[in-house]
This record gives sequence, structure tokens and C-alpha cells, in this order.
Amino acid sequence: MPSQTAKSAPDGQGQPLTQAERTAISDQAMLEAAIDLILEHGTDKTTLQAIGEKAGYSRGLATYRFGSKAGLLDAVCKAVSRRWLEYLKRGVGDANGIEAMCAALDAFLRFISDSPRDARVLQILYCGAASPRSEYRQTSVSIHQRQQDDVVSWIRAGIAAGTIRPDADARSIAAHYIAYISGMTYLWLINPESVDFRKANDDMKLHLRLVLADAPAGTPGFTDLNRLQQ
Amino acid sequence: MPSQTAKSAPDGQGQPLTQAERTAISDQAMLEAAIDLILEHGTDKTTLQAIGEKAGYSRGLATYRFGSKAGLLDAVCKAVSRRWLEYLKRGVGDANGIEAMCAALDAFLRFISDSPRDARVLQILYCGAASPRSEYRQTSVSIHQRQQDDVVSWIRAGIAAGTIRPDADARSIAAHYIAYISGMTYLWLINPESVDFRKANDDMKLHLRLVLADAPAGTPGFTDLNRLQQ
DNA sequence: ACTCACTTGCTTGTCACCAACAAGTAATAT
DNA sequence: ATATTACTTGTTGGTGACAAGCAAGTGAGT
Repeated sequence: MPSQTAKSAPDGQGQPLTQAERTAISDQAMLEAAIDLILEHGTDKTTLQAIGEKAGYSRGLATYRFGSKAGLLDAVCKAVSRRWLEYLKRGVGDANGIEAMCAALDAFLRFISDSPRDARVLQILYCGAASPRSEYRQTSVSIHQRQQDDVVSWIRAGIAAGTIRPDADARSIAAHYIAYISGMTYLWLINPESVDFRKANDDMKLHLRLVLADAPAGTPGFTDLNRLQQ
Repeated sequence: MPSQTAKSAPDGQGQPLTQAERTAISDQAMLEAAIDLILEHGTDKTTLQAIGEKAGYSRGLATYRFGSKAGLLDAVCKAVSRRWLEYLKRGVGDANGIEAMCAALDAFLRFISDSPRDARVLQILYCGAASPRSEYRQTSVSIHQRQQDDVVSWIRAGIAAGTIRPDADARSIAAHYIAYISGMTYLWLINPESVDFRKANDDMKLHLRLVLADAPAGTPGFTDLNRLQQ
């Protein structure tokens, strides 16, 4: 127990930290500790005491800082979601229509292999948000809604650009698309071997093109699919 | 507190129950109480004491009977899953191919409106199974695997019957299909207003036909879709 | 630059609650 | 009547939440 002295300089040097630096450091340490512990034990068997102590502080800091266990989970959810959304943004760029939807699928696949820790903990937290009195459900709802809205705008832009057939129902397609990703991630989380995420995404891209692509009169239908699959 | 006397006849009559009847009655009462409490408070804020007492017994019976909280959740998960699988079986009958997949979507929609209590609690429990050390994850894995296997066999039968194009990848399609249902149910659970389940399922059925239908040379592609949507 | 009051970060003490188990009591079975 | 099973009660270790206290950082006046 290093007690509470010498916390002013983690590197051994005596230079004092500002209050803002102290909170930023301890916040970050606790969020990372929480991710590790959640991945190992799940949210319900992760204790605030363990989080605080793993981060190098006392058992009480997590409660003090985040107010409650739910508050901490919400903070973790927001922090990891932010990382994912930035990753997604970089992957999609300013693409639109079918290309944007395919790019987002690719980005998600890369996210899972680049940051499996984040991807897993995010899905665990989203699942936790399904609990009736979850105090961070709104966070999950907002993020899913935002992603769904993005997809809707991609589809509408695709329609405007003529790459997506005009009678496509953007909202319904977007819901289907988000549900697919969410469901696949769940299946992958509970049983990673049962899911070939790469192949599923490739198939999804084919299906998207098949279902959404604008088809001027006389273009091939299923034969086109068969050609793509070769 | 009715203490523990007069438990031999809930209807007031003095006729004794067999031991098997007693356990069956208390088991059922506790499972139903657990469902109500989980729907109201979520799994983590539902206590074994509350379950036992709501069922008309003592605070200790749930632990005694199910061994642990995880054991009880597993029992609830199995019981409700059984009800859903029977419902599904009746809805699908001995259909195959695309018809079976569409029938299953219809059955699920009816399940949600006929037994919203079961549907909601099932999704809550499946979400809980995503936790790293969940003691009933295997139950969720088995059920999802079984449903996926059913879909695979429907698809293979459809291929054999010539209603599904022969180059369809049954396993990949099945994973996509199960992921869609799972993901939609999650989105519906966390934010029921955001999902038009009926419309989404109608679209899903269209897409299934579009992606899977066997297409003899020269059949229409997208124009066929447009016709179906009228 | 020094100091002293104030604010903020963090820790420890404490309490109510909960899951789990053990031991005991009442019901059924033989 | 005795054994067995269903169920209850006593107890314990652990957990989240809160409050009180301690120490580090902050800033105005000198």
C-alpha cells in the first residue's frame, strides 16, 4: 500500500501535478482497469474495490469519481464507443451509399481484430444495457440510433446519386443492417468459433449490392450475383 | 407471514400433496416470480429473497432449489426457451426452404405479441449470457446453435427441392438470419419505438426470396422484387 | 516569493443488503 | 415410528453506497 503520499509524481520526480492532471490520470487508469476486469469477470462480478485498487488507488475512488457502479459502466461504455465511432469515421470517410455500408462492415471487422478488447467489452456493455433498469441504457440507445441514422443518410445519398434503387426504404434497410451487425457481434461474443465474421461480411456486402443496387431496365438480376460470387 | 404450516394445500383443502407435486408447484411459482421480477428490475437487481417470497415461500428456497442465482437464471432461460421453441415448431411445421424461414419470422412476430413477457425476459437472459463468466452461457449458445442448425437444414432441403439456388452457402445464410433476429430483438428490447418489427420482417422475407430463390436462366431480377413489393 | 485560507482529489469507516451455506423444522413416504 | 424430502432460519463473507476525514493543489493578499 503506497498510502496516499508520493502520488504527485508517478515517475518518481517531484514535480507536482495539477488537479486536472491528477483526475485525468486516475480516470484513465480506472477506465482501463475496469475494461480488463469486465473482460475477465463480467460486469456483475467486477467490484468497484477491484477497479480502484487495480488502477493503483483505494477501494473508494471509483465510487467517488463515477458516483455509482452504473455510472462507471456508463463512462466505460461512452469511452469505448467514442473510440469505435472514431475508428468507423476514419474507415468510412465521406463515402456514401452501398460503398459506405461496405466500408463500415470492413471497419468493424478491422476493429475486432485491431482492438478485440474494446470490441468485446463494448458488446458486453451493450448487452448489459438491455436490463430493464439499466442506468446506461440511454447511452446504448443513442449510439445505436446514431449509427442507424448514419446508415439512413448513406442510403438516401446513394439514392440521390443513383447508385441505390429509389424505392428502397432507408429506415428499414438501416435497421436491418444495424441488427445484423449487432446480432453477429453477439453470436461472436458468446461463441467465437461459430462465426466466420469475414465470410459473413463478404456475403453481407453481396446481399447489399443485390438488394440495393439500382438496376436500369434490362440489367441482369441473379445472374449478376452468380458472377460476383466467382 | 403464513409461516410454513398449511402449505400442504394451497386451496385450503387438507388433502396432502406428494413431494413431487410440492416441488413442481414451488418450482413453477418461483420461475414465474423470477420472470416478473427480472422484467421489472433486471437480473442483477432481482434478489433470491424477493423471488422466494413473491412465490409465497421463504427467502431461502430459491437458493436451496436452484443452488445459486446463476442456476436459477439458467432454469428460467431453459424454461422460457422451451416455450419459444415449441411455439416455433408449431409455426413452422414441416415446411422447408424459404417458406420455413419466412414462417419462423412470422412465428417470432406472433411470439412477441402473444407472449411479450417471455420474449422480453428471454432476450434479457440471452444478453446476460454474454458476460464473460456467465454460468448459463452454454444454454444460450446451445439454443442459438440449434436454431442455426435448423435453418441450415431448411436451406439444404430447399436446395434439394430446387427452391433455393444451389450455390447458396447454408451456414453463412443461417448465421446471417439468426444474427438478424437476435439483433432486431435487441434493438426492440432497448428501444421498442425505434423498430417496426412487422415491416422489418416483411422486408426480410423479400430479401430472402431475392437472395435465395433459385433463378432459372432468364428470370427477372429486380423487376421481380418491385412486383412483390406492390 | 511567502503564507494561509480554500478547494479538490482521494481514503477510510460504516451500514444496509445480498448470495451462499449450514443447521434446524415440518411435511411426506415407508 | 422412522426415514426421507421440502422448506425455513441463522449466519457469514462480501459488495455498493455514503459520510467523514486527510492530504495535495490553488490562489489572493502581503
